[in-house]
Amino acid sequence: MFTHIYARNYIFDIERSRGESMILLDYRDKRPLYEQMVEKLERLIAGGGLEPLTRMPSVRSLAMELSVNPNTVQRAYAQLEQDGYLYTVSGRGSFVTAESEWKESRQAKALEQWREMTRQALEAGLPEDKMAAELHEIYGESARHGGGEQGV
Amino acid sequence: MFTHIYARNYIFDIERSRGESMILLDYRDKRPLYEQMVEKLERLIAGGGLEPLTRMPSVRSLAMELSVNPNTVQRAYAQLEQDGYLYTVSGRGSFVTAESEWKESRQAKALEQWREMTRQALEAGLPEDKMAAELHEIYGESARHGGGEQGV
DNA sequence: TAAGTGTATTAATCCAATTAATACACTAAA
DNA sequence: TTTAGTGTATTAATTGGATTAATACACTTA
Repeated sequence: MFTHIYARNYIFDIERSRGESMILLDYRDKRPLYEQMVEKLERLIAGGGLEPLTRMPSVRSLAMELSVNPNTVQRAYAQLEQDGYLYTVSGRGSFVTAESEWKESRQAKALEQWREMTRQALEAGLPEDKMAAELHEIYGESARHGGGEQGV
Repeated sequence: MFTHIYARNYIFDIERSRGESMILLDYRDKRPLYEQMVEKLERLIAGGGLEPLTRMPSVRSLAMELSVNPNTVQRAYAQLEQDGYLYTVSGRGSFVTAESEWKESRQAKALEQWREMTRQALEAGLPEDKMAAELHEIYGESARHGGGEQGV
């Protein structure tokens, strides 16, 4: 019934047998470990590096690989689930969600933060026409540098 | 030469003699004291509550009034100076700057943060036309509610 | 010189965030 | 039913940055 899931998970076993890992932590980085993990895994998923429905390594195995406490991995996974990148089935594992799942919540979050900044710009007295020009500038720039792509 | 400054400072002496203070700190507020002070003083200045060139109370006197350490006031003043709301002359005091001074730096800061959020919106895949509509929405809303004002 | 001003340096304090330890609960398969 | 895997909850330990305080220094004016 779930054989395809286990089959997909096989890639992790291969990687691990080679001594490689999905992600690497940087101990010189000041940020907390779980935050680094979230960032790297988000990039991996949003960048298409992991197929939807792929099973993630278990919290214990990834913790072992990275030499951190399982709770640290758990925390990262919880955050990723919160952001819509993963879903979890207790006793079975955590799985990558389809793009449509996380894309929407990512955009909603980005939009809300953007709105807040825009209100502040308004309060600071920045005029609408200037902001419109800035907007077009930023979007236009990306279009010139090989635009059309989206995501990280 | 600087008599007008001392004259203006007189208002603080009057307030203090009445047992009042420019600002009040809230000890239930979780934020640090200096941050509260910065916020309240920013509002006061940006809202026109203090004339340009007005001399602020000395770090020691305001510290005494608010029952905090002088360094705490000093830190708030330093931040306000950083943000362009005050300027300081060693041995003489801290003074409120003209609106033109802080308005510019406030706008520059707001714009930079806004740009960053806009780039993130772009990365998340939000389309330009939607953002343009949102922008107009936010600006239009303020215009409908007695627009034209600016600043806090 | 004295009394006011801001500033720099250093230390004490504290507390929130992070990580770890441990036990619990669910799932699937032998 | 048992075992070995999974995620989860709770509680405690740690620690490091932020905040505040203590103190001494430096500038300005009268």
